Amino acid sequence: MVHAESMRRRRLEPDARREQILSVAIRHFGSRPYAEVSTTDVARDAGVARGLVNHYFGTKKDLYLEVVRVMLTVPEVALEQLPEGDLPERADSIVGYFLDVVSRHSTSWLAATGAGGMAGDADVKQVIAEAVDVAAAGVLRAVGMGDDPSPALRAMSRSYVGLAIWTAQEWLQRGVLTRDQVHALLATSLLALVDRVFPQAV
Amino acid sequence: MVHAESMRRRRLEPDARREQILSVAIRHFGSRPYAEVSTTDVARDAGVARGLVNHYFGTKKDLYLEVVRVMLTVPEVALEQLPEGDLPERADSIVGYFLDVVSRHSTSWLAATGAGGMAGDADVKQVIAEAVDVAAAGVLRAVGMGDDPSPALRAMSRSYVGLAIWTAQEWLQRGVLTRDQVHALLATSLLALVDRVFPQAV
DNA sequence: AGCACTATTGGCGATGTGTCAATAAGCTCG
DNA sequence: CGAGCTTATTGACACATCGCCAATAGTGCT
Repeated sequence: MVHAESMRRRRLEPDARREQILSVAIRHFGSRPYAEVSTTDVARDAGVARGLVNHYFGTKKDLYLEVVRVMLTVPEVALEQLPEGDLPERADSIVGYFLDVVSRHSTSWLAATGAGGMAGDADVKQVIAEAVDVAAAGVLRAVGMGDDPSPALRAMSRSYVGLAIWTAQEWLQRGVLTRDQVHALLATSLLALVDRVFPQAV
Repeated sequence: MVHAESMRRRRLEPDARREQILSVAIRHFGSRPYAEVSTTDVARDAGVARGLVNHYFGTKKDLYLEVVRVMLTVPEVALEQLPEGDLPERADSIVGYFLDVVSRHSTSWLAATGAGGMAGDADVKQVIAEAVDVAAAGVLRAVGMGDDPSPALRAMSRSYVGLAIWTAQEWLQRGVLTRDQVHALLATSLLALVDRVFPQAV
């Protein structure tokens, strides 16, 4: 008997209930792919009727979008304090910061980018794209090119973020690269881009 | 009346029928995400009972895997003739070759690498990973490091392939970068990696 | 023409999803 | 403290899709 006390209905504040269901959904979507998670699973684990999930989140995909949004929003906090120093130092520290965050929340981050790194659905793509945009802007600021960047420059920065995501996945999932190797790869790539490619797209 | 002649059943060789259904499936999965394609759609467009699709391909996901496999296999042909010249020249030509292939089959290639909305499925990942491995090996050969590469080196090469895929998607889907800019980004990135990062992982 | 082989069909059962009227939990007010 | 009201929550209905399998009917062969 899993839910001894919930034999009887319990009425929660909408915000509380919503957040509770969301946390359960995060756990489920974080541990297996979208198609293998049913709203029934989420509802059961939340001790709630399935209809309530739809009531709070609309469709299943909407719930999933909310989950991905949360998973991707965690890392992007506190990118604010930019370190001082010359370019190589700043590149180093932003890469280090990225790897820290990513390895700390590795499971959820992998789920979000893995499900999203290859998104097929338009809405999912949109959510990922927004997170990538934020990260790309952060990179440009970190390397001192963040003042009114051209569309082309932002696009190139997004490409670099793609490299970072891809490499971090490679690192965390396959485990053949060491952290130092990953760090070196990302840092020198960034420096090369800033030196020789970004200037072409002022 | 769409299928005037197929009002009556027609019996085909298993291979022919299989390929016909597969081509229809490619068209469908190439134009919209996985979840929005039903086996009923495919069967109807192929002028065939839905059960036959399962008979030839098993489950819907199996059919999808077959489709992705085909889409990804197209580009990887004819990577054989490696150009002569010094390193920058060879890097240039492999990048150019990649962009040629990718832009020629842009729609199907985008669908395949975008992975059609199958969020994080293990089997789909596997298929993509194999294609990436092949491409990564090609890159290493092109830059003259293809003889018995270490696991770490292959991992780094996969990272570069990730950058290439990501950047090509950025190029083809958003259209803010020019081909020359993409080419420059990928070529100089590759050179930087070969110069300063790959040597660390002999 | 009749027969055998098998490609092909059509429907059954199971699973999942979105919706909506009905229900009851918990607060407020007399 | 009980009645009533608000609304969080339920349960079931309708619909779509999928995998499966026995029945059916092309098609070549004797």
